[in-house]
This record gives sequence, structure tokens and C-alpha cells, in this order.
Amino acid sequence: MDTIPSFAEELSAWLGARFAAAFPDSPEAARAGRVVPSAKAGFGDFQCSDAMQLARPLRLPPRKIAETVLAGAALPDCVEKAEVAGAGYVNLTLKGAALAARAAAVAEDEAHGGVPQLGADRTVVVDYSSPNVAKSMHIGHIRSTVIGGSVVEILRALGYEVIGDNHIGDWGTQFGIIIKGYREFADREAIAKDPVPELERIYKESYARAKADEAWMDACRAETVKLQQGDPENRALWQDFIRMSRHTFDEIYERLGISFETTRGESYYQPQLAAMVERLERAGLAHESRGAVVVDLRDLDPAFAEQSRKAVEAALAKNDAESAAREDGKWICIVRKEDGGFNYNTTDLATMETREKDYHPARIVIITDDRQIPHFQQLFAITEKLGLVSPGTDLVHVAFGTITDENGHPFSTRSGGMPKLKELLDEAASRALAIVREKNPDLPEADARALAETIGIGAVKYSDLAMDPITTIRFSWDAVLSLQGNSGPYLQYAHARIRSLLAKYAEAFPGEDWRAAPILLGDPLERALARRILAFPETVVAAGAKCRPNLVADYLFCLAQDYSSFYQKLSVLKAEDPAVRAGRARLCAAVASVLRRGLALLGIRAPERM
RNA sequence: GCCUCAGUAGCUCAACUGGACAGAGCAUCGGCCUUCUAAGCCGACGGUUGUGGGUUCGAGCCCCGCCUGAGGCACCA
Repeated sequence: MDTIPSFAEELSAWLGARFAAAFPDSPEAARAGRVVPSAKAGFGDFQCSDAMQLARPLRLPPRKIAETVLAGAALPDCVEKAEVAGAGYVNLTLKGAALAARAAAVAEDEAHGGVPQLGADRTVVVDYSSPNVAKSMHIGHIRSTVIGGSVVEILRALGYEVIGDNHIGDWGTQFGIIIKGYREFADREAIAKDPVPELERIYKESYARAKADEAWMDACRAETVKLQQGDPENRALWQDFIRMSRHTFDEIYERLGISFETTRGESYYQPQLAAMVERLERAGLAHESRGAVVVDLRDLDPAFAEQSRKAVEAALAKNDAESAAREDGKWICIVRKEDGGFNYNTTDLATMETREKDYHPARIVIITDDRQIPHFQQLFAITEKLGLVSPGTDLVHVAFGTITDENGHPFSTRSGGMPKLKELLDEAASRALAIVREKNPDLPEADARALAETIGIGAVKYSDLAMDPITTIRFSWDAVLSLQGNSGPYLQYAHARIRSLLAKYAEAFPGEDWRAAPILLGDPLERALARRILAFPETVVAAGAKCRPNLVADYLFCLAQDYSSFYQKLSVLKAEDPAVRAGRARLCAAVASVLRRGLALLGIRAPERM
């Protein structure tokens, strides 16, 4: 498999050698020469700022250092000129032909889009979405689902074997509550028609009764115990609930274009839990405390113990006994409850164990909201201490900010709770449909609806993926459903315009083939596009390393912006010179190709027309 | 009390993890459709990056203090 070389690496190697040759006695100079894309067009195509760092060790002015490095140097073939600028920057300008050829190679690499296959022969598990059985998916679930779906695609583009795992909430005490309620007051017709809202209603009502009525509560507990002991009737009901819920989830997943390699809910791991606690105990990590079995993180790491001791001292110094007492909780991880049951700590440890056994992953990525940060810190610490995964396995918790209402407060159940995911998607498609009809009055109804769905869903996904996952989102219909500016449709639109343009090209100049035409880069706008295309592979690498799809989203927005400026000012079909015309067509095709590939990494479809 | 995350233009967010003058979108104002799709383009307005110190040739980013907001801190996940 041949990878397309990167200018940044190539030029770094060259400049690094120059630094080493110019200052052979300096260990600092031996490490210098890192070249990165220039911040601005006026500063060439690539730049290096290392001369400034060397000023002190070499006791020379930075500009002098840069000049010495470049003095008498034979430039690499691809470089037009190298110059010293500003305080001591080395700016490198590429030859247009080299830039154009490399950009074309990236865009026209059908298999990988120029993305280095860093993950070849390695497996990653991505744990995402993870809704709860018998509950509707609301907008709170969209982040894990959409971010996870994109992380999966990005890692796959890097060559990893990716196992997407939907760790659904299908176990726990809530099932006793639902079973009891289902037996007593289920509306069978509603179940048949649309089961999940009815299950949700049953749960809420049964839960309310349990709170008010001790006898009802006991009955619920009894149902839970029966379920856990394998009572056939309860077991069958429970499986029904799961089946009905998964069917509803699947409708959403299909609309979102999400699919999983495996769906192992919490129940899958139940048989392993007792053994897991024993394993912890045998390893001396778990012990009995207040009737429960716990792992005390302070036993794992002396630094934790020290930190905790200081906090207790600080609290006691202020006569705050309550805070001092609360300190324990931060370090205690319960793996078996007082009543003998297990909780999600135990389940998650067993999940780690199973993933290691089944996949030997190089990396495990878990995508949940940021309230679980402490949980996963504990979990990862115990996982490593106990050796549940191979040493060196990269355990990553991608924490995303929660979604609040328009005033920045948590959605209250009193005011209807979070909008349902289905409502959001419907509203997005409906807003898009109005515009699709207006812009494409000739489009058949079925096509218009399909296109509106693609655009609406794209808008919803993009609004989520365009920001850093950790950002807390203040929900606003208008922001999520925006079809203008920095939005999904803006990217789709740029792509659709190119596709339409190329179709017209084929009509206007039949027999003319632009595919082999050199890309000429006569205008700065063309050059900017080529430079942007070149940055695609490194963008995907960074997004994969950091599990941040927003880097891809941001990149694509810039690419679409560059293209829109180009499109406005420079004509393709009407270019006078046939060579310019053909070269521009190929450049446009390259942009379309990168846009399509990049949108796919975000899980967004790129329609042919809009 | 301790811990985590965040604080950047009126609003929503970026900033290639320490590099050149902090960039976009929305909103506001002004231009551009007999010429490849105006879901677009060009321009204007808008900033002491919460705050006070420190490190550095160089800080939105790193270190220390403080302020504000969100979340977590023993059996729900």
C-alpha cells in the first residue's frame, strides 16, 4: 500500500537536516526544523519557527540562525523559494505544479483520500449511543450517537478495524417497576401501536406509585428479583420490552445512518459479575466496607491517598466534619452493593474484560456525557491496575457537555422534558422541505422529501459535530436547524454545485476529458483550494487521535468557503483558455471528492443536487 | 470543603495544543442574480480572550491566586 507523502513531513526532514548541518555541535539544532502549514497565504505555504527557539542556546539572533540554515542550501524539487521573514520564521513556498499534483493525488486517491493508514491491523472498540430500554430517545441521546458515529467513520478512514458497540441500558431495578406496572395497567392497544411511549408512561406511573405506596414498592422489588432469578414469565416480558425498544431505536438509527457491529447491553455481562468481584478481591483491590464490597482508589496510587489526606485535613481545619466524611465517597468505587446486587461499576469492568478477550483492541473509546468523567477515571484506573486489558491499551473517555434548555438550565420533566429525537428530526426535515420545494419546484414529491430528509438530518448532525464535544449545548431549535452559514447544508450545497457544474461541463464539451488535465493554479483562489485539499489527511489524523469530529467539520467548512469564493469569482465553463477550463474542472472535482469523503466522516450524505 | 469541566465580538462557536495582526457563523448596516444553483459572494461594524500575577524571544493555550457558571463527591446508570 503506497501512502501519499506529506509535504510537512518531507519539508521537515529536509529543513531538519539543514539545521543539523548548519549547527553540528548543537543538540537543540539537531531536533529543530519542524515545518507546519503557514498561518496565512502571505507567509508562503509552509513555515518553521524553530530558529527563534535556538536563539538562546546558540546565542545568535534568530534571523541570523534562519539565514545560516538556508545559506547555500539546494532547495527540494517541490520548493519554489525559501525565505526568512518576521522575527526569524522560515517561509517555504511550493511550486504550483508540485502543489497541484499532490492535491490531485490526495483528492483522487479513491481508496483513502490520502489519509495514512495508521490503524492498519489494529482494532478499536467505540462504545456509543447507549439508550435505555423502555425510554424514548430524546435530544440528550443525539450527542453520543452522532459523535460516536462520526468517530467510528474517522477511525475507519485511518484503517482501524472498528467495532461499534451499543451498550444499551437493558438491566436494573427499573424493570421490576415496569413489569409490575405492565401487569396492572398496561394499555395493550397503545403497546401494539407505539410501544415505547406506553412503556415510558407505565414506568413513570408505576414509579410514582412505588414512591407513595410501600406495598407497591415491595411488589416491584419482588418482580425484579424474579427477573434476575430467571423466572420465565418475567424473562419473556423483559425480552419483549427490549425487542420493542430496539425496534424503535433502529428507526432512529436508520434515519441517522448509524449502525453497530454489536449491541451488547448491560444484561450481557451479568453472568460475569460475581467472578469479577472475586477477581478484584483475590487481587487485593476490593474489600468489604459498610456491608458493600468496594475498591478504594487510594489503595491503588499513593498520590491519590496523599490528595485525599490533604482534603480531609483542609476540611477538618475548618471544622467541616461533613465535608471530611464526604471525602471517602470520591475514592470509593462500589462493586457489590449491600444487598448483594451489582452496579454499573461491576458491569463496566466486566465489559472491559470481555472486550479485551473478544477483540484485543488497541484502543477503547467510550462516549458519554461529562457527568461520568469521575466514573471513567475510576474505571480506567482499576482496569489497568487489575490488568483487564493489555498494557498499552489506550482507554479514552470522550466526554461531551450536557444539553440545557434555552435559558441554560437542565430540561425539567415538569415542562415536558427534552424534545424527542424523532420530533427534532421531523422538524428538521420539514423545514428543509419548504426550502427544497421553493428551490426545486420541478422535483417529484418523493424525491423532494428524500432530499429534505438528507438536508435536515445533515443540518442536525452538523450542528452537533461542529463544536468540541465538551461544549455544553444550549438547545435552540433555530441553531440546530439552521440551513445557512456554518451549517451542514452549506457544505452539501458546495458539493451539489460542483456536481451540477461537472454535469454541465460534460454536456457543453462532449469528448473533452478534464480528468488528466493539469491543475494550473493561476489565481490565488485556486491555490488556496489546492492548499486546503492538501490538509485533509492531517486533519483526519488529528481528529482520530483526539476523537474530535469538529476538526473535520471545521476543515470542511473552510474548504467550502474557499470553494464558494472561487466559484463566485472564477468561471469554469466560460474560461477562455481550454487548458484553464479543464484544469479548473479537475480542481472542482477534487474539491467535490474531498467534501463528499469528509461529509461521510461526519455521517452526512452529499446529494447530487439541491 | 475537595475534585472535574467551562469562561474568547451583542449571541453561538473556532483557533492546527506555545508562533506572525485572535478567526467564522448569526444578528446589524451597505453592495452583488439578462453570465456555471443567491441554501451563495464581497465589504463595514464589532475584542484589554473573566481577573491579578508568573514563566517565555513569544501566552487564548503552560504555572499560581482570585471571580463566575455547570457538574460530581457510598450502594441509579
